Amino acid sequence: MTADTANQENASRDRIEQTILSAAEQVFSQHGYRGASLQAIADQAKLPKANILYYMGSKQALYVRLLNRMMNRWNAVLEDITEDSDPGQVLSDFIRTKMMLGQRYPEGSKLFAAEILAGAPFLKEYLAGELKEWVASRAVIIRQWAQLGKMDDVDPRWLIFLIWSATQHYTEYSAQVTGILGEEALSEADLASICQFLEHVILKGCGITSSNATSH
Amino acid sequence: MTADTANQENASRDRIEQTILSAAEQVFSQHGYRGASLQAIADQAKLPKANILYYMGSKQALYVRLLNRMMNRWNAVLEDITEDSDPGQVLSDFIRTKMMLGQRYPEGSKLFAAEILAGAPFLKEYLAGELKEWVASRAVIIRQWAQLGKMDDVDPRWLIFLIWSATQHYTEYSAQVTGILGEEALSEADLASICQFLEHVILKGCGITSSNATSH
DNA sequence: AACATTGTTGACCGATCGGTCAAAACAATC
DNA sequence: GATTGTTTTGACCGATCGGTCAACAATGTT
Repeated sequence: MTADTANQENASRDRIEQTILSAAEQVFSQHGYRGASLQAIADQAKLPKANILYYMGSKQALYVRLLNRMMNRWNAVLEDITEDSDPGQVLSDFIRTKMMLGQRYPEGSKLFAAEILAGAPFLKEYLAGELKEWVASRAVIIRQWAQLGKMDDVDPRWLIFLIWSATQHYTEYSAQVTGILGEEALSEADLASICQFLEHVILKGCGITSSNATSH
Repeated sequence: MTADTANQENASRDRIEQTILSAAEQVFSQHGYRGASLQAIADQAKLPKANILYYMGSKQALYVRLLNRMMNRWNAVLEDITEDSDPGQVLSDFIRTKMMLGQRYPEGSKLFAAEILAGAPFLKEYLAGELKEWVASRAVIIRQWAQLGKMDDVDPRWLIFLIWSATQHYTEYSAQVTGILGEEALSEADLASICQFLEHVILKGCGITSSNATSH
């Protein structure tokens, strides 16, 4: 096997795996782990069921792989902030980035939501470990901002949860949102309007005077 | 059959039905419609599977009945407001009531969330009908408040969605929240703190000067 | 006591579940 | 062209799915 053919084969394998992962993400996100069937995933991927198992090993392995892929996409948010950062700028970015991630990976976001709804059987460790530390470390910095008079002295944990929930709502509850708005899907104008609203309310609500809010 | 025995029989029937509904709510809320099995519900209710079907007819009928029961619990919120109402008082009540409902009916709330995640196959009509009209009518009044200078001119729809998402988060994502906080469940102190935070940020963020915020 | 109604439940149905396997198809090396 | 390794896939496995049914208790009603 030459390096060339090896690359070709790996590329082919990757393409098929991506097809399967994409199909599985759709099915799992709609019906959760228990409610999803390998047959439904196979139909979505337009492959025989046995082929799914050949590439992914088992239903559980496929599911865990999807969860990990989604977790990796969420890194690098609020990562490089310090007590010197501008809260308005940082929170503004946070809101826009979270909103963008939800729109970019709607199925992945719903998959995560379904996992949490089920009691997070596969993510308990991650939540109580990595993510807990991440929140705690961000909270320390936000508290420093408050002590420096940059913003109101609100509980940073509730603030983080607020931004998470407010942004995720538009992907995970998209069926409700579009039903109420009477639209097929959220338009670009809607999204811009929502971002602006959330920035306005949350920044102002935290006592942050946005000096240069529109500097993107 | 005397009126007395009729009552007794109906009471017995009701007790069993409530047992089944409660068990089903737990199972459906964790695993969604597809992922829930009648056997799991029967085990939870400590009844033979055939008995579940005797009382409920079918899996779908049981599920729809649970959804309707949950919808009814959500009525009477923001129902009797006018342009003369005090936005601070109304939104404050809205936040507290929503938060309380989520804590009172956690399984029902998760059931609703799972239904929306699946694309709202059983609630599409309700969302695009009743609920859409409800939101639209509330939006009119909130816009009037803004025109009267009682609050900032924010999009009422986004405001309603914000309060929905922020409050529901603590029941539907309870696995994530408790995992991050490192607690078994949210304490009363946590809940009070969260309510206070949400009131502070949302009211202030909407430009509402809470004159008499603590008059409950 | 005889009868009718309602409640209970194990046994069973065809369909589908996640997963295995072997035979065939395919590709690469000698 | 024989050999070796990798994909592909229909057939199949025991278990479980939602749902039916008949036999049987329990409970009025007369």
